[in-house]
Amino acid sequence: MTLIKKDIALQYGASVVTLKKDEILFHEGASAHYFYQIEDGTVKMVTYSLDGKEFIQGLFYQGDSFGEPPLFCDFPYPGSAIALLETNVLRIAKDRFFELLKDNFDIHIHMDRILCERLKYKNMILSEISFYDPEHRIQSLLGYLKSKAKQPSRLFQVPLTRQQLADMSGMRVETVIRTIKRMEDAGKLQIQDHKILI
Amino acid sequence: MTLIKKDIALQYGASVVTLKKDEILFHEGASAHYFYQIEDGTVKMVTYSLDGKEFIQGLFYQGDSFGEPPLFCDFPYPGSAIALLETNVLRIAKDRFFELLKDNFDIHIHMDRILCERLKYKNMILSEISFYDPEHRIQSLLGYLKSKAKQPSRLFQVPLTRQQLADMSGMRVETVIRTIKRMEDAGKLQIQDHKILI
DNA sequence: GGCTATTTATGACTTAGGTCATAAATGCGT
DNA sequence: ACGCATTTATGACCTAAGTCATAAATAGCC
Repeated sequence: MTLIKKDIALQYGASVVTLKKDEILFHEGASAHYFYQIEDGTVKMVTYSLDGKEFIQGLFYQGDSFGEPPLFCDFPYPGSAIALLETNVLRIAKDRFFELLKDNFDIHIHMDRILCERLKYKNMILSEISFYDPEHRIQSLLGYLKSKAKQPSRLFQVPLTRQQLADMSGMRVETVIRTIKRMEDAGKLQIQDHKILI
Repeated sequence: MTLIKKDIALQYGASVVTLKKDEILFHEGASAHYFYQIEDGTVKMVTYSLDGKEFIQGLFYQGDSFGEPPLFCDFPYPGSAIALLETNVLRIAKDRFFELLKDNFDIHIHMDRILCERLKYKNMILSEISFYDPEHRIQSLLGYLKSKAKQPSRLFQVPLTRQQLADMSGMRVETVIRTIKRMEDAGKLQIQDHKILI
């Protein structure tokens, strides 16, 4: 569910920013001035290695907020936010956002819930990466993605490329491709014209 | 700095629990009923793999709170909390803790800061594990540990075993031992009777 | 102070997954 | 409909780090 309803956001001076596909909203290392929430579209938060490899710290969809940590702490953005497609984000200036939290205990608690869900996700990925082989990692990641979908019971079509799955789970594309193939052979998932169904 | 001062905690019905060395405060999978903050001692939050390997999700020292996420969300503890030595923790019942947050906006914001620092730490570890080799990972982890120390400028003696460093960074003990040896040879750190100085 | 458990240390061996190269299939833009 | 970029796919090879074994040094405990 959406953290901040649009009418409330507007009371605190929110404005809408439109991002083109692949447009960067903020860079790793920049300092934070706004709270962001997605109206429609998709945003990825990524970090890059020294030699240009990408790690996807999170994917954010309609209604999701992101990039809050540097608002609370005095550190720069630990990752860059990039739109995966044309995306509209609601943005609220940092100080107005704090006012809003002060005035709305329920929203404040809801935001804590979001931060805590994110911590849980990272705990999961960390455990997976340090304990398990590619198949187990992919199984867990796909399971997580499916559980977040609106219809987790139905057959779920994974809306991510193998490269993105690799960048979320600390593996190389080739490994993801090969592993998913093997999982299909073993009947653990289906592939329909290259789309993963689970 | 301590999140909740003891007198305030007591106003909200806090009590002190004493843990013996190696005692388990709560198990992975259990449901959460209390907020915890360390009076003195050390607690590790760990997850275990199916074959018994350990991953240290976090280490908590005097003044640190831990185990909040399941209070906000409806999921069980994603890890177990275990005392590394005799430890006293302050505990506050879940509903009283929420009252406390509602009455104290500054504490509430401070807790957000703590959650966000924790997210940043996990982002760091995730990037390290998926991008870099053992030496880089250890360098970053030791750098982080040093930066958290009261005296980050002085020569810092790492208060962790190589096994613990391995369990925090997704490597095997032997790899950590060998890497640290090589780093000593290269002058990147010192070892004095097996203690790591940086 | 002596005994046991833990931690540090090192060598030999194995292997899973990364790297590199190459290509087919698909999708997107005009 | 055509062309270029991206994504999926597959094979060959390589190497870093895991595994296993063994032991010395240290710390914790009656």
